[in-house]
Amino acid sequence: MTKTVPKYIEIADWLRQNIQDGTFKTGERLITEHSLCEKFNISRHTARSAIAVLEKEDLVVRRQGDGTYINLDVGAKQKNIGLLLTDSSCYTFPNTISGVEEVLSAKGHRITLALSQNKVEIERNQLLSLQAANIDGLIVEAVKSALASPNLDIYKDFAAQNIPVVFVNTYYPRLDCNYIINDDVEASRIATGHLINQGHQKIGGIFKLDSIQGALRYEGFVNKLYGQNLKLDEHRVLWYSDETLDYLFSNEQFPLLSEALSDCTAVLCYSDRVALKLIEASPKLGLRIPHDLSIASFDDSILSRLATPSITSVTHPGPEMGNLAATSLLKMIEIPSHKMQHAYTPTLTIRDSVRDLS
Amino acid sequence: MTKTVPKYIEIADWLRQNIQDGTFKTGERLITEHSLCEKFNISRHTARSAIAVLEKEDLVVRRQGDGTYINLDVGAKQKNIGLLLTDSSCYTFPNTISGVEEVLSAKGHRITLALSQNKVEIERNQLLSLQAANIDGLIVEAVKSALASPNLDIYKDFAAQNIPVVFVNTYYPRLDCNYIINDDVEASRIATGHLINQGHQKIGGIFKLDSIQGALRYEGFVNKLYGQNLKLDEHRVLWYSDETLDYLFSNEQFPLLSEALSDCTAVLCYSDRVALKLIEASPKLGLRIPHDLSIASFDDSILSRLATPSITSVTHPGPEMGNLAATSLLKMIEIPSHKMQHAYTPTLTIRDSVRDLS
DNA sequence: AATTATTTGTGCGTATGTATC
DNA sequence: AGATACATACGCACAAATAAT
Repeated sequence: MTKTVPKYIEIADWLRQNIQDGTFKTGERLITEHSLCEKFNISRHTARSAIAVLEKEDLVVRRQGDGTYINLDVGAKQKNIGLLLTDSSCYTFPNTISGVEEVLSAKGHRITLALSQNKVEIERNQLLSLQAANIDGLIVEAVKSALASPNLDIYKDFAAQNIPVVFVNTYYPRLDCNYIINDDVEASRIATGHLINQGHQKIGGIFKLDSIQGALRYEGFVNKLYGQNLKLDEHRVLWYSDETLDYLFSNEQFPLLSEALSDCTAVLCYSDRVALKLIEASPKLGLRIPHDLSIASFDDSILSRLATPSITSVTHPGPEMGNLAATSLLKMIEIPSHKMQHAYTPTLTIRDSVRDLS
Repeated sequence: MTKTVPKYIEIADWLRQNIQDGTFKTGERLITEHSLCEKFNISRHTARSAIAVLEKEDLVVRRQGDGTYINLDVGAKQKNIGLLLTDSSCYTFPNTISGVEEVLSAKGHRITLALSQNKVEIERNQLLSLQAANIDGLIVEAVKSALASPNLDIYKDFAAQNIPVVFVNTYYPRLDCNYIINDDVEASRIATGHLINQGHQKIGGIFKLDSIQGALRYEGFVNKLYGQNLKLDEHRVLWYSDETLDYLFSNEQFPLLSEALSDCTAVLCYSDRVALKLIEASPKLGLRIPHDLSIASFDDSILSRLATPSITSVTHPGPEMGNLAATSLLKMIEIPSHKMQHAYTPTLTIRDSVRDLS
C-alpha cells in the first residue's frame, strides 16, 4: 500500500528539511556529494540526483571545483502575487493597486496584474493564465458577484493547491472565502438615515443588480426605511448593470427614469458615477439638484468632490483595503490556516447634494 | 585552444535545432532515448542528459512509459512583461494600464506591475526586482526625467541582455531609447496659442521642473510667446516638483504665488491637477476664474471636465499610448532590431476657464 | 482483462575531466 | 602542485507507466 518514494527524493527531502531548519546555514556549503554517499550508503549518481532536485528548486547553487552552496534567499524568496481587478476606469482601481503594491514591494514581492473587465469569461481566462504564471497568492475583485459564477471551480482549485485567495471590494457569497470589503449594508443605512434625518420621506434608489454590493446596499436601504416606519415604493427603485448603465440614462429610457424620480424628494445612488450621471441628466429631467431632488451616493471619490453640486457620499477605505488584503495574503502564505474576513465601517461625507427639508 | 563542448550539450543543440527548424513537429514525439544512443553512438546516460537540458528549457515534456514530446508552445510562449509606472494617483495611470493590459492579455502574456513613486531609489529597486523576475520586456515611465538618472546603468543592462524597453509618457533624453510620448512642445504651443488668440498677452506659467515634460512644455510656451512677438517675463513663471507642489500653494508661499499671478491675465498650468489647485486657491487670491485670470492646462482629464469652471486642456492619447507601447514591445521581442520613437500630436479641448479678451 | 513491447525513471559501479582552493 | 569537489561519460539492471495487441 505504501507508495515507494525514490531514494533521491527522500534524500532531497532530508536536505531541504535541514536547509529550512537552519541546520545547514544559508550561504554555507552543503554537505559534499561524496559525504552524502557515505552517510546514506548510496551511489554518487543518486546523491547527484537528490541535489539536482534542490538545484531546480533554486534552493542551492553548484559550483564546480568548489562545492554546493545554499542559496541566500531561502524562505525570503520573492513571491509572485496575482492581482485580478475588474475595471481600470473605476476610481477605486488606483487606490487598490497602490495599497497592494505598497505592502508587497516593501517586502520584495512582485505583482502579476490582470483585468477581468467585469466579465466572467475574461475572468476565467485570466484565472487560468494566473495559474500558469505560478502565483503564490491571489488578490481578486469578484465579477458580477450577485450572480452565479461559472468560475468557482477555479477558485476551488486554488484552495486545493494551497494557494491563498483574498477578495477585495466584493466576494462570492456562495464561496467560503477570505474577503475585505466595506460594510455595504451599514453604508447604505448611514446614507439613507441621513436623507431621512434631513426630512426626506419619498426616497428612491438606483442600484446595480449584478454586484453583491448592489444587493447589500439595497438591503441597507430597505432596512433603514422600514426601521423608520417609512414605506418602500418599488416604483422608485431602478436597477442597472455595467452593460445597461448608459441605457438607463438614454433617451429611450427617459420616461422610466423621469417617472421613477418625479415622485421622490431624494435618491440614493449606487455610486458616485451614477450620481454624477444623474446630475448631468438633471436639466433634461427638469430637476434642480438639490432643490427639487437630493442625492446621496457611495465611494466619496474625486467625482463627489468635484461635481456641481458636490455630492454627499459614504466613504470607502481606499488604499487601506489593498493594504490589508496584501498583508493578510502574506500571512496566509506563511500560515495556511490563517483566515481573514473583514468589513470596514464607513462614515458619511456631507456635501451639497442633499437639501434639508426639515 | 578550441574549448571542448560536452557531448550532451552538442546533442541538446542538435535536438533544439531540429525542433526549431520544424524537422520535429510540435506536439509530436521526440526521437526516443534508445534511438538517440544508436544514432550518435552514445550511452543512454548522455542521451538523457541532453534531453534534460531541453526539458529544463521547457522545450520538451517527458512522459514515463510513453515518450518525450515537443512542447506545443514553442515561440508562442507566454511572455512576462514588466510595467513600471510612477504614480498611481496620476489620472493617466488607469489609462496606461488598461491600454497595455488590453494588448498583452489578448495574446496571453502577463504583466508584472511595479510602481516607482517617482523616486529614483525606488525605481532602482523595482528595476532590480523586475530583472530578477525574468521579464521578457519592459514598459516604463521615466522618473524625474529632466534630471540626471543614477539608474541608466540598469537600463543599459536590459539592452545588453536583449530585453527590449519602451518608455511611455516620458523618457530619459540621455538614453538612446524607445519611447511613446505626447508631443509636449506642440501641446504647449497649442495651449499658449489659444491664450494669445483670445487676446491674452501677459501670460504666466506653472511648470514641473524635474520632468522632461515640464521642460518641453516650457519650451513650447516660450517658443510660442516669442513667435508671436510677446515677451516672457520670468517673474510670471513658477516651477515645482512632486515634493513641492503642495508647498507652492501653501500659506507660506502665498505671497510668491500672488505676486506672480497678479500681473497676468492668463496662466498655463503644467497639468489639470495644478490647474485645479489654482482654481481652488483662487478665492484666497482674490481672483475669479476666468474673469480675472484665465487658465489652460494639459491632459484633458476628468478633473478638467468636472472642475468649476471646467478647464480648457490639451488632450492626452489615453489608453492608446499604452496600447501602442505594448504592441511595439511585442514586435521588439520578435524582431530585436525593431525601434519605436513616436510622439502623438495633441489637440485642444476648449472649456470655460479661458476668457475671451478680444 | 491480461500480456507484451516500448519508453522513461531510478539506481549502482566505475572512470576520467575540469575547475577551484 | 596537489587535494578536493563537481562535471561528464560509459555500462548495466530493474521499476514503473503507457499503449497496443
